[in-house]
Amino acid sequence: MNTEQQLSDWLKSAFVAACGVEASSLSIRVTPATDTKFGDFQCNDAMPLAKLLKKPPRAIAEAVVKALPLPSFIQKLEVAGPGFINVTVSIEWLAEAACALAAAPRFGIPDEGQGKTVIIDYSSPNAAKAMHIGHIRSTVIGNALDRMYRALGYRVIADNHLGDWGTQFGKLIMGYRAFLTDEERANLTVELLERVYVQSHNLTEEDPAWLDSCKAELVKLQQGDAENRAIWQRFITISLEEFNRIYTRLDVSFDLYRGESFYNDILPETISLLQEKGLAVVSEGALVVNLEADGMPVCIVRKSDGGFNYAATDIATVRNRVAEFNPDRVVYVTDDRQQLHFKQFFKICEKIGIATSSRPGATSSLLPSPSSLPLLEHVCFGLMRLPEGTFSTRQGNVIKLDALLDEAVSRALKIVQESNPAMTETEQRELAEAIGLGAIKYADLSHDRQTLIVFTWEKALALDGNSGPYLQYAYARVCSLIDKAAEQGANAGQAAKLRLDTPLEKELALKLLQFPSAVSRAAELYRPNVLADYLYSLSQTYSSFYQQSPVLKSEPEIRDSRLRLCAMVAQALNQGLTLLGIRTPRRI
RNA sequence: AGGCCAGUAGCUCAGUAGGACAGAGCGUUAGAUUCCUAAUCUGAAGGUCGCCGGUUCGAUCCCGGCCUGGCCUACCA
Repeated sequence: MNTEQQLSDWLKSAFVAACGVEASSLSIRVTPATDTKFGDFQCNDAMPLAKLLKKPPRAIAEAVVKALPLPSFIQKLEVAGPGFINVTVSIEWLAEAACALAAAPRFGIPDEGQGKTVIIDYSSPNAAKAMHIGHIRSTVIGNALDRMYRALGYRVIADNHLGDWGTQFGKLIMGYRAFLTDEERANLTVELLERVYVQSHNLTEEDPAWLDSCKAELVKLQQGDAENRAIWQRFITISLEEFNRIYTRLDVSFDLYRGESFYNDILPETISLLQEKGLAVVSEGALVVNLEADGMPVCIVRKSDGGFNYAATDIATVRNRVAEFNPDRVVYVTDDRQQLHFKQFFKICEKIGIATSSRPGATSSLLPSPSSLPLLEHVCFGLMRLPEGTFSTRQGNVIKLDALLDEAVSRALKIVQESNPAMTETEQRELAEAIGLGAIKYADLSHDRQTLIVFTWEKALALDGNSGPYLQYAYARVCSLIDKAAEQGANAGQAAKLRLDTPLEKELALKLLQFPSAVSRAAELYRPNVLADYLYSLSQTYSSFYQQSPVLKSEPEIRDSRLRLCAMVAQALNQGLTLLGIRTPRRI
């Protein structure tokens, strides 16, 4: 049983008894106290009620406090200020609740997604180009959502919607034939493809004949020309190999890799559907859906040259996903420049009756969907940029993802070597990998996703303060303690009675109780930083506790109690960091 | 021009059911290691929460207006 829920329920009955209102008309919420000096929990609902009942808020709060005899789990109930109700719970109950949580599966993460399906569309790099640091956010945020939704019991389908079918392939095919040696073609890499693309693209700008050839090759590809198709397939295979190497390194995996090309065959019928429904009309040679009545510009679904664009592909993709997986939600993790595009094609999907989308301004997507149609959600994030401006291939200031990861790992390695000279080199490298990548991921996940990130090496690779390694370090210290206790034969197991004698022990227990709601809130709001913030705060409290409270050197009863508390912290940190995709080495 | 997002400490950022003195990290500064990992901990300094109005018992938060920055606005994705 959720502890805050238990307190809310009881307080609600007290409100009913005190005010004589119907329980169903009351919404009573208990939250963790904003300051430990007020107590453990607080309820602010007497104040809004004052207006309805036309009574002073403080009088209401006082009546509530006196309405019912205190249950055993509440030690003290006080009114403060204009009408805050401060709750102090009994230590025994708190200890019991913490122990129950630790014994629960997945540290109490609710099974709220049972029977529901969510498709998460994330990462989605363009084929034939190396991944750069612009791809890190979608990949890391999407993967964290993926992990959290799975933990909440959802059936998750992680789909990597690769950009594998654009106009760039005509240029690539021409470039591939013209600018590569036989040997290079035999040992094709993404790097070579990138070079060829730039060369070919530049040539299109000076030589119209070249541009025409590129277009012709693209048409041949799209019409299924065997040779072009084979070349294209090679581009894709090589790109995927490269992407997968990075994904493996990042502990990211997908259920599906369905690029745009996957939907190519159903584009014509999708467009026909729009025409049949009278939604698509010809304008300036292109086929467009008029969205003026919805406050948006027209959306082109077929170009004037007859080609299909991304709107067409995205609509077709939704149709396919709905038909094949019957999802409750489809979540797109992309940068916020694409907001208009998503609003447009979401609206079109609504008009053809295959999906709904949350209304702009809706406070929460948690409200049950009014229909049984899948809910489309655009989880957008702020673009990453350099202090001097955006990344651009033309300016040549893109930072390859590999370079970023390597730099992070090498910085971590330096510190690892200093502090763990006894480790083998292999162990050091493995540890540096975990720490370096943890730093990168945490730097991203701990920010609100809408924040525009200005990239600097210093920030992205911070190893102390509010950083990934700080959390990993806290976890390693708990583990070290537990392992030492085991060596000494101390009882770190479930048998010890959990005492919460000091303020920090109590604070730790209270924080632990917040773990499940941190996870479900982070998932519901599509905001991993909610979980990251929680874990940081838990680590901070633990670090203070660790500094001032001896464990192994305390007398057995206290030692065992503290060990048990430490084991719970370890459990929560391990679970939480894993949900963020951050590794948890037992030793640092 | 219209739309979206943002403006919180010197710097980088948390703070979404409106609540008690606005929080971290970095940096600055004073301390802590005979003791379980100092990638740590404890303290100090540092704020008209962009500006003006409104709603409210109460606004960083909600509403309106303005200023500043970024992005988007028909055939790239």
